[in-house]
Amino acid sequence: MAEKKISIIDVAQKAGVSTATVSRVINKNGGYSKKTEEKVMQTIRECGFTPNGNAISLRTNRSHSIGVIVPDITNEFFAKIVHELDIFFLKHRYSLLICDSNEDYQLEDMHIRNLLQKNVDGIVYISGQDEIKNIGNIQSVPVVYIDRCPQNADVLIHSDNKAGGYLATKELLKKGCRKILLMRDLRYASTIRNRKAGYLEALEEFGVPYDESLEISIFPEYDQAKEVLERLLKLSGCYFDGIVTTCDMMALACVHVLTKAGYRIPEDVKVAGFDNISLSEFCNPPLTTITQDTKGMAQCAGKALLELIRHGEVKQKRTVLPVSLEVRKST
Amino acid sequence: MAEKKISIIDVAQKAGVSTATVSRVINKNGGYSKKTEEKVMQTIRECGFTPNGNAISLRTNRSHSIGVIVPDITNEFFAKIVHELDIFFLKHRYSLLICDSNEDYQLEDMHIRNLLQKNVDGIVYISGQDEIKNIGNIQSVPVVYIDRCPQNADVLIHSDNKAGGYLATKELLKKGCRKILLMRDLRYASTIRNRKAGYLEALEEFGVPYDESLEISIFPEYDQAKEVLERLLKLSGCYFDGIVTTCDMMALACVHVLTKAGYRIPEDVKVAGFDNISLSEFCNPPLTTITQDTKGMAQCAGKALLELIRHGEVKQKRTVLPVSLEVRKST
DNA sequence: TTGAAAGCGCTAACAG
DNA sequence: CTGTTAGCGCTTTCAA
Repeated sequence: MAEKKISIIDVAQKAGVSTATVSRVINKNGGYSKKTEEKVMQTIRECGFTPNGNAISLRTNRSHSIGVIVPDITNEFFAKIVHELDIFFLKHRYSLLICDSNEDYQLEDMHIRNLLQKNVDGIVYISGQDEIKNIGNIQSVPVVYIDRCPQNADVLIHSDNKAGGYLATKELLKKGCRKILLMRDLRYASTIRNRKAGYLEALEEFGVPYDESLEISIFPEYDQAKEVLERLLKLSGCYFDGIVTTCDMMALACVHVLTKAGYRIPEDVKVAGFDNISLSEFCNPPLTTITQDTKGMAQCAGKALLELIRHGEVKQKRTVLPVSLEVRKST
Repeated sequence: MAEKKISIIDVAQKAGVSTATVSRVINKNGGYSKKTEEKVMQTIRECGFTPNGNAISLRTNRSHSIGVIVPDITNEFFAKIVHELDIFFLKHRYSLLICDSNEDYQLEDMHIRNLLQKNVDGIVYISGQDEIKNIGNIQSVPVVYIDRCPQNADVLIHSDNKAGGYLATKELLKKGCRKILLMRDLRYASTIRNRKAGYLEALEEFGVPYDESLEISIFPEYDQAKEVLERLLKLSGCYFDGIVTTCDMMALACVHVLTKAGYRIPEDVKVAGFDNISLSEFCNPPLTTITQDTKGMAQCAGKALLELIRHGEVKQKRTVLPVSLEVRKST
């Protein structure tokens, strides 16, 4: 397991050239004869030489690796982004250091420190936080933010959340709903704010006044949503004819609670989710929801980060990707 | 964005000591006075010094990073493992280089090469392949395999797949099924082989002879399963009273096809899946399925790899984790 | 077209 | 308890 690694020096000796020449050949820097090139490549193959990335990084001050911070890789939405990032950056010969912050700000900080120490060339930051506190730490490295929008972010990729909220709400309005519950993530994240803005816009367009009692803010989990809606039904009955949520799991919980309570979906109440996780396609009834372009986001982020790394700046600081409405049986 | 990085030399100068002393303090190697320690720590804090990981790695020949190869991070089962690995290794101050092979063997190879060049201290290998072809490449690095079992693997963590197949099948048998369709992944992976073995064992225990026409092998995707079962129903009718599958998505497809064709689940046909993805809990009816202990697998893998890294060998080369049956409404 | 040699930032003998 | 110093493996001037 532990034969000593062969280095560029060994290769140089075997090929009867200098290390400089080997280096030139490896990096295709030119300045060597066809004959030397072949000889060097041959010996490299023969002895199965792999350059030492750490030495290269130390010398060139570029690590060819990218840090990625995700709140929770288990969340399909984030997993998809990471998946696409991986494919994108492999193509450009970068490795990904993926850090799952587990929705914990302290872990997020630890991870950042770690990445900095590892000399990452850039960071894709999908933060759980709405504001980055210790942003000072990462000011020396190019960063592209996805989804969440910290105040002090420079380059930012996110979905058109307002359009998402608008489309979902409008779908319900068009189908006759007039009392639409907005079940939203209680966190005051920019994404959620914008989805609510879309909700309001749609209401206004249909001349439906905003009713404060129709907005409930909860922690975005199935169990939370279930509990809250059950209590609501018991207390006030079904005083709404539609529900718009800021994530699919909430919507799913609503469907289940309502169905169990004897309401029919979509006849009595129509429900729309957000994110189009695969669950929403396969539950019963399948959920109407908003699709975010995860692949597009990942690719934009990748391109922007590469640009930032290579040129120190990026033309388009803020990219907003369109969303689309997926109409299924719940509306 | 690009102020020059400060190094251990700068710290040493400012603190009025040698770099060796700074190094000692940083690494808590002892051999310095309380007073020096404080002085050094103070200056480190003052100038916000972060050690250069590449230099450390080059010098010590340990990178403090672990490579993780996953077939598809988008798959909840793998995502969970990665999530737990991340938490585990962060605790031990290792970073994770996560490589999504996208179920592509060539990418897998590229990733391996990449990891080797990055000098990872170890690799957690969740392979898409049943055999590693280019295993020669990674013989110089400690590797722990999860799930799939390549012939030449040394250290291996996996679920008790046979028990899984057994439990699922037995559940159907106990509830009266006698003609149980085995819908399996067509790939001849060890995991699948073992699940089938469990299926056979349960049949035998109940004195039900194995019927070849009740086994169908397909590519493990929703659409595939759907198509195949639809054709089967049209051709031969519903000649079975239960279905055991090797993954939840197949089971889900079966439920949908059967329901649409007018069969009732579980009255007419009982269906069991495998993996307990969250979908299976929230679809309709919720699926009976087999839960794998992803957290346990990740932790075992982490511990084994650490052991391998630290001592060059591991006591328990093969760890089999128990699975459990989750009975829901589909059986 | 090539080689010699200086370092990148750090650790670990060794010497004091 | 502390400092000096020799590299780790590579790239990159500079000189030939």
